[in-house]
Amino acid sequence: MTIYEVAQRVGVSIATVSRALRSGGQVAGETRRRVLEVVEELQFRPSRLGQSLAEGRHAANGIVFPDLSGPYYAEVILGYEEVAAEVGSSVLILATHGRTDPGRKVLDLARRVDGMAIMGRTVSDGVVAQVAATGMPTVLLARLPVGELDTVTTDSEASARELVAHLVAHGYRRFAYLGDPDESSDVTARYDAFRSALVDRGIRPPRAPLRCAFDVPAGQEAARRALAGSPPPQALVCANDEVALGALAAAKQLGRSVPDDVAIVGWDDVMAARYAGLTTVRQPMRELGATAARWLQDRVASSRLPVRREVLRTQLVIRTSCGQHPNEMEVP
Amino acid sequence: MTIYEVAQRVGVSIATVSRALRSGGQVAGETRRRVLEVVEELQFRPSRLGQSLAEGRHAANGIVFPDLSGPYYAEVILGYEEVAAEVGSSVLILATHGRTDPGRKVLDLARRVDGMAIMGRTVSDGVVAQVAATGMPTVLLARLPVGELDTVTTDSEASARELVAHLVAHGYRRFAYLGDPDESSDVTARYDAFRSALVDRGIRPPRAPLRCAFDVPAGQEAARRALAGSPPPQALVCANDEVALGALAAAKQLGRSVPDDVAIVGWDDVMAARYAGLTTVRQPMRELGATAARWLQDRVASSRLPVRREVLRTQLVIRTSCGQHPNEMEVP
DNA sequence: TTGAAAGCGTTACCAC
DNA sequence: GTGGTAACGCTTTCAA
Repeated sequence: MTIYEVAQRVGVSIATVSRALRSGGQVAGETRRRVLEVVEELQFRPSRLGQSLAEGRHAANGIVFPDLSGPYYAEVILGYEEVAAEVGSSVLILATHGRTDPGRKVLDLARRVDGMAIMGRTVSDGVVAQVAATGMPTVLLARLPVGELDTVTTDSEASARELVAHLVAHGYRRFAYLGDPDESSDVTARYDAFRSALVDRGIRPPRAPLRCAFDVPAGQEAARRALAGSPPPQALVCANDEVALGALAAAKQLGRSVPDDVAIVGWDDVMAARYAGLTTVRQPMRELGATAARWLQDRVASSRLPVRREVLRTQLVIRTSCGQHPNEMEVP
Repeated sequence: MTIYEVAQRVGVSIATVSRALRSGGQVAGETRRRVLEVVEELQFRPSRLGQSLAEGRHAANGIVFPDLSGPYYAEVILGYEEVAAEVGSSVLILATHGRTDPGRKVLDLARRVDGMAIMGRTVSDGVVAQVAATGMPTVLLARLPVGELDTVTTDSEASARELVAHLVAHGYRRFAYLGDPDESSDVTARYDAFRSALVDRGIRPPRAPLRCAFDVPAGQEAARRALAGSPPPQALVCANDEVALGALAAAKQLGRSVPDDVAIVGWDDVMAARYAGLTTVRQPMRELGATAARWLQDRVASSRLPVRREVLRTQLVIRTSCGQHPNEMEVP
């Protein structure tokens, strides 16, 4: 079922069918009617490949993320997809999680899209540069800028400072940090801001972070180590909520009361954080994805745009894991 | 940068370049070497569009889901993507959530893929049939079969019965059901199984479900209504965890103790369920997605396969919201 | 307003 | 082993 059959059936050329099918086409009303009639009758749908090849564009955008587990990435992707769909773009996803040679996959993806969003520490700067070098409109998410690429991040700096201020106000002085700052630039920023916020207040920051993977079991294990110290830290600042949830479990296991014996805070505000009473930092994930899609659309539409950088606002969410707040507790 | 430039530069025909680039091609070793050299030098990457058009396949699969919020769909998609990537297929996603004319979008997606997975109540049977009618390999997920299409679901029947048995063993007799069974066939199955399990035990099922949207606020509101009844129900069986989490909030708000005054159970086992102590039903989401991708791959590879149906096992996860279990409590 | 034909970038068949 | 070339299915000039 091709445009040729339709043309033949109607008794016109394929050019006319093509024109009748697209909005801007200059076709006589009667001709268009006849074409559409046959199109309907034959259930003809133009081949996307043919169209894309002729138009020289895919009408599709890609997004690369490390993994989808955890609500974090799901939300980003949803925001991305929503905007992309609005502007008529399909969305191709690629999870690099633990795969060998993510670079190859990303380059592969780049051949199927008009623009692409790359999240966090999914691929090396080299690969990113390689993608960008092809002229592919690219936006980086929650990751350090590479070259002159558009980049949108969330404000780790401000929220880390706020978090520290809050904990210090509660009287905590001995801090530990759980999670690997080298895992992503985002987390590096959180860690750095956390340290400098402490220093600014004349509090001695921990010598080093307790590196662990970003999941519940790893957080639990790391927290167990941290709490075994003497004197043990009074507050555990965790790289994300899953680590913090693990820490919560460890505290419980060790019979330490939260927040009386130890405060625990996380990052991301996943749904479980609410039910665990976890103080955390809410990030506008959906907006992160949506921004990427919008910027990409702009770049596809018109090249030669100035580089864009944006840091999205975050919000400190106070719950019970960082200390008692008689009158501000959120009802789950 | 096309295959022509490479061919010219090497001094061979485009056919030879093409052959040198693909694994099966019969090319002299020396020729291939020279081709690859130039390919590397020019950073040539064949156009996916050109390839697909010539090969007659997209090397891409699509997946359609109602929304991505909640870990539920994210997990399905991750399972799907993982398998698809393994077999060399890209993944296109489409969220229909609250959009006008999802049918059009789905049909659109169908033009860009070799196979597609359709989840739950995203589009009408008519649209599904229309997609299938084009010969597109299609598998349905968590949804009633349509025609002769492959379908994979999770076992609502068994888990609903198990759930009821457990609640009855705890002594609960007055039940309410929260959620709209008409929202998806999956939920219809849960509701039907729930009812018949009660009837089988000589317990009178609720006259009707308390219909509400599948999110926390809606669940909270519905639970408030339910608990206002007199006598109030002793157990609230919720269509999914988000509704159940809302119900938990409502109970707290009304000063009802869970599980002493009222038991609450959900479905899906989202991460928050664990921290809320919610008894629920765990479903193999990842496996759901992975199965779809595998089946699709099989169908793309060889047509004329028999229809496949599979019901994946679910697992009842007992926590505290359904009653006291002195020695079986999970440590969060 | 319409048709003919030139792309678009590959793959694969058929000769040589 | 290699080259020529016909698809593949569309969009878009250029003429008429």
